[in-house]
Amino acid sequence: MRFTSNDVAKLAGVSQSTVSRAFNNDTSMAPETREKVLRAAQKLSYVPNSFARSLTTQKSNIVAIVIGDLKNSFYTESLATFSRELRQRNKHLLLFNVDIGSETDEAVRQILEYQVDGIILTAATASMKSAQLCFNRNIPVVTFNRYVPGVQVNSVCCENIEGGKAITRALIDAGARSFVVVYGEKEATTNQDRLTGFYTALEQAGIPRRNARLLRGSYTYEGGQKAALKAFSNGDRYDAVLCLNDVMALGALDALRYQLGLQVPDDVMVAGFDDIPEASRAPYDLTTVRQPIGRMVAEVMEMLGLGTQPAPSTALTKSVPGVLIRRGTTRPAPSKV
Amino acid sequence: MRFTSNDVAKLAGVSQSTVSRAFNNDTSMAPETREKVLRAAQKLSYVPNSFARSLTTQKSNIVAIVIGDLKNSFYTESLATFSRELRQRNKHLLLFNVDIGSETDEAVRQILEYQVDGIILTAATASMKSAQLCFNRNIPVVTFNRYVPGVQVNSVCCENIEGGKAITRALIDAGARSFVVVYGEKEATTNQDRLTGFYTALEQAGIPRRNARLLRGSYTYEGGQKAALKAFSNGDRYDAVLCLNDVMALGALDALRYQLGLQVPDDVMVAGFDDIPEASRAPYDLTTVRQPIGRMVAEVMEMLGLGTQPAPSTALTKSVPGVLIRRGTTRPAPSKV
DNA sequence: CTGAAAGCGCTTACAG
DNA sequence: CTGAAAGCGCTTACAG
Repeated sequence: MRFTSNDVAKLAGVSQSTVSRAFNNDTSMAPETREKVLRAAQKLSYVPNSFARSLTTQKSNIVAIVIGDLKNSFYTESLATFSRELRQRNKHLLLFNVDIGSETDEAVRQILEYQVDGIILTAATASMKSAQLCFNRNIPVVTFNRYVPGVQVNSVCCENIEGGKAITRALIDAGARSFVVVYGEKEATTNQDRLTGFYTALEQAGIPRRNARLLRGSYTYEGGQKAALKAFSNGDRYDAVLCLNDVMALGALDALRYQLGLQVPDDVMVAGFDDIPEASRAPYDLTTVRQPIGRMVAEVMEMLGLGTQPAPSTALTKSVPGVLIRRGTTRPAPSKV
Repeated sequence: MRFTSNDVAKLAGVSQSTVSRAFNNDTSMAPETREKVLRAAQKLSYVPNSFARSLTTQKSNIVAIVIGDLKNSFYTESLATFSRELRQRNKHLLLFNVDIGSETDEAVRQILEYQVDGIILTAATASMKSAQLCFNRNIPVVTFNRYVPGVQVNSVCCENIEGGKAITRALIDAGARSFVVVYGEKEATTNQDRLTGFYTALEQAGIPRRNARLLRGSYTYEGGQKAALKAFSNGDRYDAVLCLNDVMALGALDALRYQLGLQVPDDVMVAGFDDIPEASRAPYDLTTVRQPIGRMVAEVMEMLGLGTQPAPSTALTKSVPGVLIRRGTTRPAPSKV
């Protein structure tokens, strides 16, 4: 029912090694022999067994990716990009979609059973000891859109501090003096850095920290929605709502407009972070910071040794700059005198 | 750097077979021996090599999924659901995100190199001869949200004809007599069936087919947008725009409202198909047909032999009913006398 | 309850 | 240019 290289060898009248060579583009081979082998293989619908190959070659051509939230377009877009880049390099993609932190560790344990060529971690703030474990085994690991303080692991991020500063400055320039900041998870480095940027911009503008109210949005649409409702529904007003990612900003925007009846940007301005596809659509037209997924993914490929250079021997942290995108949810800054 | 069961055996002072048994929950084993082995394994951070295991056991615990459009929440939600269900069954997920039809065949060829326990095809209308090939090799294949006429392959779909009828009737009940239908791809069975439902409902209501204008939307947001613009921008008017999936309906809605300045549902009604998360959000509030992803995925699991029953021996086609969801983009039907 | 040994299907030096 | 053979790291009858 399923044929092996031995069957092909028999049919073609050659040795099994020759069949193997024919399928591995061995150059030192008579073209006629290869032809003969391939014809026989064709006849049997023979496909090489990748497990056997991986067992001998000690490599799998598999890259594993651990991803958290598939409801966030930032991650699905990243996933699509990873998939495309890996395919171009003839690597296969083993996907682990995990919910909570503890599942990440279990996922990594399972990944270790495959001789993967690399691991991309883009989920969970949780225990990264398993990431360290991979690193110790010389399996290239990259955390994407997050890093782990104190752990020697490759990571690729956007310049989140700078991005946080830039988006905050845009709000301040447009006149905002009081803020709601909807954050995702306190422990996420990305979250912390964007918040640092926010506070830095505040300070530089001489705005006291107490002018900012922090609310948790859990990185979800519903979280952003609830946070906005909580902040505004008792009659309190703020000049701007800064959400630390776009998905939460969509939720906040919808809540402010449709549940609270506020005008954006006239009554309140809103900004996000990521520039997911929804952000640029007419109903949202959200001011945000674009994370350059293409460049970030390219950096990951480099760190996995799948780029133009060999894999770096020591753990690296790479930040690529984000781009401020001004749209309709913030008022234009008054032209300076 | 990476230890094998032999290393563990040596350290624990047992045979390699015993190490294997300890990791496979062999019952006929002295608990103390197992303890000893596991301690040794722990010390070496030993993880079994799944390629070697798969080679001997002749099964991989891998299910491959070929997916087309990760920009469509219907598919990302399905993917998340598949991932969860497979994880519960200790199966791993090999992901192939393909763009065009021809890539599906290449993906399937690559999948065959893994002794996968099953293949889920949810991309491309293109040549399914490779699907047939898998089927011939006794690898369970299921096409999800599509079927292939004339080919003996398992498939799970929504009742698309019924769904198309239901959504059309809702539009007709609300007063629609002239239609724009934005379809995805002519060749997609799902598309054809929904269209059949549409025409059937039209006929039953005595509305001539020429009252419907068909435009292609390629299953994308931008496609829906362009189709709506094309239909309405020259001053032509229709009572309703039926998009054969939600993503196109979002694009059409945004175009009608923000680019053409039309009121929905007063000037024109809009309906979709799928009930993706965006459909129920305030800016859209889209009337649609819900595809019950949970049930559909459960059916796929059954067909892969990962459910409660053994895998069916003959190719099956299963349709689960959709649910009409009336929301704000259609006018309420006048109460019947 | 445990060990010795065969075998899964490949790749790759090593000869020739 | 091709073949014989070892070996990758497991599982699993088969003995004992």
